[in-house]
Amino acid sequence: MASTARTQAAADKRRLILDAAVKVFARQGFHACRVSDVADEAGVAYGLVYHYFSSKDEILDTVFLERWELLLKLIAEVDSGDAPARDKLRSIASFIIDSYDNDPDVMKVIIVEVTRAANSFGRTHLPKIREAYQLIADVVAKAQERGELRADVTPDFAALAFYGAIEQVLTGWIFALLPQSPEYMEAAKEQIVDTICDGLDVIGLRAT
Amino acid sequence: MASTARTQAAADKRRLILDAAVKVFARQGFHACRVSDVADEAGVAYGLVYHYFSSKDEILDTVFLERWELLLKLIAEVDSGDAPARDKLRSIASFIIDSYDNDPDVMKVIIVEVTRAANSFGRTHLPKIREAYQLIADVVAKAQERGELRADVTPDFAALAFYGAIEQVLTGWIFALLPQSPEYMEAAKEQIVDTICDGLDVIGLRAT
Amino acid sequence: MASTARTQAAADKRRLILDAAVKVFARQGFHACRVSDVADEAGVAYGLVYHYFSSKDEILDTVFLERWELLLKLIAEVDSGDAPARDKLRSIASFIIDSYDNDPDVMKVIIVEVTRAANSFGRTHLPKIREAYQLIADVVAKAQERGELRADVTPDFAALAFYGAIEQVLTGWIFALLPQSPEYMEAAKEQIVDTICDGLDVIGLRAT
Amino acid sequence: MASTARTQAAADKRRLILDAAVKVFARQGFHACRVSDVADEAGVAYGLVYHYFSSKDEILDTVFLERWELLLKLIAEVDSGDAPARDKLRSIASFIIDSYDNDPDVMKVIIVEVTRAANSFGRTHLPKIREAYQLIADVVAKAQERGELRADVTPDFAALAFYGAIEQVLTGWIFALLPQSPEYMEAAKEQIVDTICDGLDVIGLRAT
DNA sequence: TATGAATGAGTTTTCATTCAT
DNA sequence: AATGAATGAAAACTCATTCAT
Repeated sequence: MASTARTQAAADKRRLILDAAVKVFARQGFHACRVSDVADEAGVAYGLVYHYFSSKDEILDTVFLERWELLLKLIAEVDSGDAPARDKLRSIASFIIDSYDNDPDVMKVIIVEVTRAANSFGRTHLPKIREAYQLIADVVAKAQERGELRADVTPDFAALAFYGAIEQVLTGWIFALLPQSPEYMEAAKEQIVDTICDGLDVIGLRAT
Repeated sequence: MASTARTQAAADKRRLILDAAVKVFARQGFHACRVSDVADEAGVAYGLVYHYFSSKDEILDTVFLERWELLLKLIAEVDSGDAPARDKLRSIASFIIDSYDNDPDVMKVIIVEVTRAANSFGRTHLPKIREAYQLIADVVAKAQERGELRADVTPDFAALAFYGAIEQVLTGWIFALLPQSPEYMEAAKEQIVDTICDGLDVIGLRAT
Repeated sequence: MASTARTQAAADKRRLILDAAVKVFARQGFHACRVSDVADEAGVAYGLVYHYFSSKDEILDTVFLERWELLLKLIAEVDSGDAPARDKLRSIASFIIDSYDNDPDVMKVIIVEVTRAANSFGRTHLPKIREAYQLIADVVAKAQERGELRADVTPDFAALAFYGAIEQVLTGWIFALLPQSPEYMEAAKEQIVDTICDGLDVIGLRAT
Repeated sequence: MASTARTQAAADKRRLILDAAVKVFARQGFHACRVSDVADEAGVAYGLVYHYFSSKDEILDTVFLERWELLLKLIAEVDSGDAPARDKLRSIASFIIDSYDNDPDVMKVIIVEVTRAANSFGRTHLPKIREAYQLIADVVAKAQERGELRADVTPDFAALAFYGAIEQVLTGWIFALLPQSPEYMEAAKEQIVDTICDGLDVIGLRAT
């Protein structure tokens, strides 16, 4: 009991630091902030940060991996289902956009400091990032086999374009280049899927 | 004459440093390299770098702005023409992809260290980056007015998706996630325009 | 009884930590190890170390003083006896070398971290170290008075040379500069006494 | 010319820092002083120390090696000569004691922070230290072959005892355990050689 | 123009020690 | 007695930038 309580308290403190780090990383950027900023935000001494994490890098690694694993799991689940490709892609886009909606800071940190930081954490976590692309490519490949999607675009390319579109929209929100009303965010899910699946061309519309 | 020659020599030296900086920034990343690395690559003393540039930041600013102005000019020219939207977008995609083909390092630096570095140079140059989005949005808006493109996607969103797709493909090459053969690079231009205009959906194909 | 038992248990724990400290100090060096390394070696939480010792320094102080008192006592006893100077010196050398033989780690720690650490613990314990020199000098002085040893070397110098030779041999073993077989270690006792008393010179031999 | 002058100035500054480091290391001990203490003593900015040395450790390495190479050279020269063993050993003892006389700080640093620091620099420089022992052992071995010195003590042991005696005397001075008058220092050279060669025993005297 | 010596602010990390439980 | 979470002082090292030559 005591041990459990202690363990729980420790886990809570770790989470407290992690949450503070996300806030600070999102606000100031990973490089522009000091470990003491994170500690201050969490209201603890900065030595405690090193009690729970071995380095500043490890904090960001943890933030990224924790959330990215959820994403990978979600995509894998979606992929294994029988839904039409559009629905599958919409589920993935929804998950990511809802993640941003619920906790914009985490997604901002992940995108800005990891998946788009090609010379630092992006390189470190490239294998994990690649996994996501691969899983999305699987969704596309299966749909192509079933004749649901055009087969003249490689699944790899399609996955890149699809995930890229999502990340781009999130970036648009992060930079306030796009409106962030709940309606717009909801519509964006559909628009991304539409853009990727149907394109902008009126010919696509005409065909319907 | 002597003055012109001297000026020319100075310009050459400046260019020498700029080119060296691009190489080093691309190889090591802006933050991971030192001013002396740039000087070494250029074969000059690092004090000289400060004769031509006021700071390390200014070197990257220069690299970015020089090339970005060309891009803005190209898009503006394309926009002012009468070509069909697809051709206009293809011209823009071609210009960027050819830029990468001719000098991958510059584009890598611009994308990785500026346009995707939301917490550092991306923030500084946001207005300039926005200009490009705006110009592309103009292309889309005009095409929508003329009925060439679906009107149910906002021009802003379309511009974001289009430029995002291009950047994503370049990132794919930078990370070796996509093949970089001349044929693939050529095909990519078309595929980006297709994906954005027609989408992946077979309905689009059927309609043709 | 209960109190005694408790006291005994406490003394045992203290000894456990002390022994662990000796091992760790010998292996990693005093400065290169952390208090937690000592605790780990002892199999206790590092907070407990502070229950028995007021500081990391005090652990080393204790290790040193415990053993050094034994040495001082031994030398005083030897000094108070009537044996010939050679026998007295041999007893002292034997005691130290046997100490090393029985527990090399303690002697290594004492020599490396205290008696030869002129800028840290050597300075702190200089008075205690001096006592040993003084007692040895007494042995020499008495022997000189009785005509057993040459009087043209000051007792202080002789004591320094004698103890220095012993420490040097121990250092030779610690660094594996000298062989450590039981025979060699036994012979070393005699050789130290011989070297100091008779010297290397063949004239000394001739005289025998 | 300009280049030579600049090089010379740089060498002077480096020497300035080196001399300051010796002073500070001798006064406070290597571990107890900060790099800024060295810079302050030299009257230069903190960063300049790192312009000339890659680390605090490298400063001490340089101090040690510079002087130790002189010692090795001297012993090698002495060894190659034809003088009697006593004269050779006296030359070596003289060189070291004169070194201390001329610049006590350097020798203090070398002995306290390197040759007797078994767990840090002593370990790093063990090969170099061993070289000195080996060269002295050569002197002894040759003398034993020529019948000048007793052959029942191994050259290795004799070298250890001889160098150990010198270091012990220097330590005696460093700690003010022995008088440091010029006469005493001069006499010490002879006494060390005497003690090692003739020993303390009166039998040795009688034999003369 | 060109050099590289000189400056010093800034940050991560370590770890002895304290203390609540 | 025992635990280990919490604290924060301390110090090495980096590197952009300045400046004398």
